[in-house]
Amino acid sequence: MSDRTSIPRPTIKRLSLYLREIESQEAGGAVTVSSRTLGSALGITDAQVRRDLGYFGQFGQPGIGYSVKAMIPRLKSILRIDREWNAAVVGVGNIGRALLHYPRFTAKGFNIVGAFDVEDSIIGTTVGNCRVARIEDIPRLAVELEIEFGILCVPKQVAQEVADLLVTAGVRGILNFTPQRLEVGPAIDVVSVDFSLALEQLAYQVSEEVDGG
Amino acid sequence: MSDRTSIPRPTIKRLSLYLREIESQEAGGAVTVSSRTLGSALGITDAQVRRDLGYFGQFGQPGIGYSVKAMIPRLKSILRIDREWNAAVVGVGNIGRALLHYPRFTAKGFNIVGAFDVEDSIIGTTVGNCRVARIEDIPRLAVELEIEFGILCVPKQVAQEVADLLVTAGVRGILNFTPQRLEVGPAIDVVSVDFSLALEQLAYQVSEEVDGG
DNA sequence: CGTTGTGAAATGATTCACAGCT
DNA sequence: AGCTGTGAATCATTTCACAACG
Repeated sequence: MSDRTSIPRPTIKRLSLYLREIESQEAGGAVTVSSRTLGSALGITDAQVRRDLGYFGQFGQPGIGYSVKAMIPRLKSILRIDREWNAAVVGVGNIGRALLHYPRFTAKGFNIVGAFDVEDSIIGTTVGNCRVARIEDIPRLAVELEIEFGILCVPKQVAQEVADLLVTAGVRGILNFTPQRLEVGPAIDVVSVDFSLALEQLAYQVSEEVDGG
Repeated sequence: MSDRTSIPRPTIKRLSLYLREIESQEAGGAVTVSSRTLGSALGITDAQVRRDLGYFGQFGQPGIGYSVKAMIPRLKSILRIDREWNAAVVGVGNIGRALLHYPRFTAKGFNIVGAFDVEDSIIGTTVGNCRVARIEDIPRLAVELEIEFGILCVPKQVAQEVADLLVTAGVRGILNFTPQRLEVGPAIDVVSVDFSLALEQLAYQVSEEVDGG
């Protein structure tokens, strides 16, 4: 069944992309996809696609390709998105507010079940589907609402402190939109999204070709 | 001077983090930093830090470390952020709006000089520092405002089309907040920020440790 | 034919380990 | 003693190349 070798991190990222692309092909009426078509839609070699899928057993039929209908649930199961996850947004500033309205989260099975802030003027208001609660209520509501992920959108200065609160409240993962590196225990996972970093990468890449790095 | 070997992509990412950390240490009064202190602040080995910096020549003093004062401009120069860059937000929905208010961009020398949308109800309003213009005005205003980057926050369905417009208008890079893979010419760079992908990675990582992926 | 699955080779990135400088 | 800079070794990831299958 599943191998003992560990899965490369980049493979997991691509798996999400494969799922997305296959779903889009399904909408277009495709019944099978080949590693070639999948790869070229994503700018990846066919060998890479086969290798990635190969980590999880046999999916395809030689001469035919991969069955769209079989692949979708299989990929969802691998990625653990064959279920719903509950998340809460912490920090209802510009970014938190945007995420509370981001339709793609719910569409993918990530339910935003809570919102938290410290500002009295914001607490009690409704943003998206959520009534904003006090940050101090995280411990109580995390249990009550079964919050599994915290989506951290607070100012950098308090990021670690609020992360600690989330960890104590029992969340299993943090999606970190702050530029602060978070120290959390080994049982907690953090994935960071860093806007400034992304822009800086772009500035570097753009310059690279011009003046030949 | 600069080597002939090409720089690993991950190194460039870390360089941004080094700069950030050194600036924060400078604010705390530090005069030198060692690869050890820099690394441990970022969860990186000291050897990794030295290797990364080594790609760009000699920075440090054996026995002492790296001079904070010398490093900051040096890193900025490598990353090409020793100048300002002009960018425009395209798509003033939830995310575009949040980015138009994101203070960290301007603080880092990325000036948001334009905003574009298709909605009549939004066009002409002011968001952040920008008056929202029509998307059709991109070609004209891109030149006039010297827009170098497009920050793409439109719906996935029109992402490629709007990206084409930006490319034609002469931007050099696109920061892509849509989940659409963009096909652009070889002279244009794209860096993507994908919220759903990040959440999916988190779901996988969180599950991994529990049921021993 | 076209396509998968996978050893083996190649490439890329990180860590080790230590000479040499302060 | 403390620290950098860097060959050499290790580890990780991708690509090659082809047997086996539909």
